[in-house]
Amino acid sequence: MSKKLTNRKTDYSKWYNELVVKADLAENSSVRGCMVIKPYGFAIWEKMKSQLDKMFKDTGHQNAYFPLFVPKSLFEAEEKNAEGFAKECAVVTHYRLKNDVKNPGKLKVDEEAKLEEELIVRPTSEAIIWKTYKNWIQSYRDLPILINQWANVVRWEMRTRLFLRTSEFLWQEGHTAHETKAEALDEAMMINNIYADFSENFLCIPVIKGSKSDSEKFAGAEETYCIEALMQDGKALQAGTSHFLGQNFAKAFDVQYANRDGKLDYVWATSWGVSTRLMGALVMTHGDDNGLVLPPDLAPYQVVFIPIFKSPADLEKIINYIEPTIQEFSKNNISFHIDKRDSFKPGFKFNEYEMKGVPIRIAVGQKDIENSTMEIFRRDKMEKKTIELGTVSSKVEELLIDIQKNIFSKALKFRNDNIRQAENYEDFKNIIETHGGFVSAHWDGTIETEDKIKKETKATIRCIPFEKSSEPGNCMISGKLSKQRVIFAKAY
RNA sequence: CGGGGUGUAGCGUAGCCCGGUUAUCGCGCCGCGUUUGGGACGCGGAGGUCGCAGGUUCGAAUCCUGCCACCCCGACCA
Repeated sequence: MSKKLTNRKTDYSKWYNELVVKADLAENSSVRGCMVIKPYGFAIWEKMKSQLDKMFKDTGHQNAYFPLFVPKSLFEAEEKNAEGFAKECAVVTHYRLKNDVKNPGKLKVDEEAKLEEELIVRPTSEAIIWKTYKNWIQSYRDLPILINQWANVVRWEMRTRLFLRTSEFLWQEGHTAHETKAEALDEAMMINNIYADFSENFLCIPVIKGSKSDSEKFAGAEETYCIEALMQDGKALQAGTSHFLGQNFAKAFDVQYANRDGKLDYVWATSWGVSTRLMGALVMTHGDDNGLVLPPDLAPYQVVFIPIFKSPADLEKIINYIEPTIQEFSKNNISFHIDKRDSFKPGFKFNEYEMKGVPIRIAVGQKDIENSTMEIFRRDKMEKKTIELGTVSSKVEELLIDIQKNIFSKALKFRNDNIRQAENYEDFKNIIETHGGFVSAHWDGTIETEDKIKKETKATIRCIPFEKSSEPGNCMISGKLSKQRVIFAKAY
């Protein structure tokens, strides 16, 4: 069991450093909180992408790409959405630089090249996409439109946090248009289920599915569904959201269609997204004191071979020895990496790949060649075994499945152990204070109560879970009737 | 933007309170040799505008003033 991570900044960065580093921008630059995703980290992101992409396409979605810049007039069209993001927008005001005569060799903004209308760097793409959809939709026969885009967005947060809240991040954003309210609601719910499925089965991160309270809803949404995960330090992380936008954007951008009765009506919309934040969730859910732990389905390579050799001739012998095994791996779609570097000792490499979270390590040396064996190590349990050469491939296949399962069930146990019920406000404060984690409690549904709790405990309503695990009761603050328990937590 | 803290080599740091030779140590890097089944060792070497600007002083990493950046805690948020 890994130690509690609260206040263990160094350990977080130790894990992160394998995947990302803080961007090293110019010294006096006021751009902060950007990250560089290293190749190893990006390989993980690409794996996530391809899996999600497949799930979207299997449900009828297509990819497209929309512009980075949003003219201000477009951006402000949907008022609530604009208001929600206004405080964190990067704004382009000029389009040209010129030589600074006072400082030779330096450039300055050419004031004559001021844009008539400012451009917003998209913090999300609803505006530009709905402006476009207007031209694409005339009749119910044009519906539904089911589009996703992989893009970067910029949100100029007052305070950034590496991985979880960077100024620029990569994500996918889906934007759909539908004929009926019910269809749009179904879409939003289906996507939320895809996110949950992906998170639990692929990333091995258990999540609670639910909807957001009014105050936590996406700006411009009627309903926000979400998946909420719990990190090892007891804080909650919103891992994905799916919004039912009603007809808000259709009205703001005047997107009407001729319905089956020949009458004009506004279309119904959804939007949904997950971001590189998921990588942060991955790290903070599974990491242990030895570094990252990656689910096999996600690992850039599932197996790393460490040949133990003294000379190039030894190495060659070992490479020949493992050749049949790696051929079987290729046949069985097991990805692997062979570390032939002679500048590091085996012990160093062992530690390095543990830090990187590679699920399985196979060490092969002279001893193994003599005995017809290989030494297999599984990262999640830190166990090693020497097994017979002929059984390696089937054993690895078996192990990969078992590791995937084990990582999930370990995270699930932790999550479930950290959902506690509070019967009254005293209990509640006590749990939040001493344990953290999720707290399941009754709430009267008012924003006043929610605010009071937030102010006094820093805990917020993470979601109103779909799975109603409780009978109606009374709000722990006001005593008013509550239909079901909701999930509170301190969140990232 | 409010409260607190920090800035010394690629990274992590000592020195600062109490000013005084050539700025400390570890990791990493380069060269040579020996090593290689759990983070190797020896010898040699390179690398510094002590965040920036100004001031005090015979003398400043150290004291003073201003600025900048970063980190943590709030407000904001995927």
